[in-house]
Amino acid sequence: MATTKDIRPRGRPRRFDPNQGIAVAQRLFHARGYDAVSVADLTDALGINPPSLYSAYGSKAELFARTLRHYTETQGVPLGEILRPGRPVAEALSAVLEDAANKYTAHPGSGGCLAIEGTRCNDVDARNAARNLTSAARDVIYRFVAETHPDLADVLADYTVTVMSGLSAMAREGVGRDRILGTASLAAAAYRETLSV
Amino acid sequence: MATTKDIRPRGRPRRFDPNQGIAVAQRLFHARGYDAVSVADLTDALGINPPSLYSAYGSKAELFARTLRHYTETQGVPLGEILRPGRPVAEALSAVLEDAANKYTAHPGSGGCLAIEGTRCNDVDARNAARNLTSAARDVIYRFVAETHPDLADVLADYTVTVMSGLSAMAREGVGRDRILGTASLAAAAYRETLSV
DNA sequence: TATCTTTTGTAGTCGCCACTATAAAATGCC
DNA sequence: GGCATTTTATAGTGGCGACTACAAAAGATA
Repeated sequence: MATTKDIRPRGRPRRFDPNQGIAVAQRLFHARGYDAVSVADLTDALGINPPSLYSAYGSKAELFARTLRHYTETQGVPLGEILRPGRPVAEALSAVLEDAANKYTAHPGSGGCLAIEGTRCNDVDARNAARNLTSAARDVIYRFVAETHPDLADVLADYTVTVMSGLSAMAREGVGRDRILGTASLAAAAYRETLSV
Repeated sequence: MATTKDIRPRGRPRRFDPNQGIAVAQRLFHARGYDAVSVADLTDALGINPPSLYSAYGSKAELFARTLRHYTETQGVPLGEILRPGRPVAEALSAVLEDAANKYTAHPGSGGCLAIEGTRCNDVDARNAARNLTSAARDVIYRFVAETHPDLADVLADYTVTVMSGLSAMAREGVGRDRILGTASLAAAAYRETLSV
């Protein structure tokens, strides 16, 4: 079979695959956080030299932005699937928290949500990239709730984002999956109490 | 009146009051976070030179630890007062969240809890100082709940700490007091649902 | 006034940070 | 083989981080 990969470009061939590099960078960023990962850490882990990293990704912050995109597409909470229009709100939002609890504790060394944790870093560009994703997530939750409960959409979206942020923080502090799942389950009680007719 | 302040020590007198310095440092740390405040920022704000800061506080991390102590004593959520033994658990924990929502949005430029936010910084000593305080807070909540509901103490303490962490994050992101208070109020619904007979 | 003590201001230290200038190496194309 | 193109590796850059060596200054004590 003749894939596009077989069409070699003209110059000297790359010694590393930029797409695989994103997976490696994701592990580092997720385990230590954006600020605590240096460009030297990244180039060491990738087995390349700084100029290769900059020619492939542009900057550390741009690499982080691409890492975030890959993360939300492959490992983030699939809000679009969970929040299907028509699904009971309390049930759907509870499922979001439960999935978050599972995802945030999926990998041993790196707890929490890469995007949520990224909003607290000290680099403007990296922080904005993370904020864009978390605010997009809030919008999805808001619109889902607004379909059936317009007056509650804001407070329910705020509450859900707040709990997710808290769960991410707990996971990052090393709290185990059972306790995080228990917390998510208890948090879901607020949905039932608020949405009960 | 002859206060202890009138007894001058022997050497050259200090040009600044280390106690007032802690208040100045607190404003900086709270507004920008530990990592984003440099020693140069601190010495500029205090109107002193680096050697004076180091002779007075030892290090940046020790100054932060003293700042944290002062913060929890004067501006933190007074768990000891709110969680009086015998007070209904749902009511008491709701009051904790409401007080946190108010405190975290008290100062315009600096949102969130200094201790909670401090647990995410990249300096080991500063982070541990912050962690000691947040884990002590969890212990107080746990013991209060355990008096009347031993089986629920762990999950209620986890949930309360999780929500407080989330509220702090929202405040730090610039969300206004009304929304944060609304979120705290909604979070309290989980207490009622869980503790209702 | 001379001495002792403590803090001050000047002027650095060294290390790590993100990032880059430059030229050689490795390919395709003609 | 020779040329164009692209990535590579070497070896840096300047800037900012926490922190400090040192001597002068400012007071109490004798």
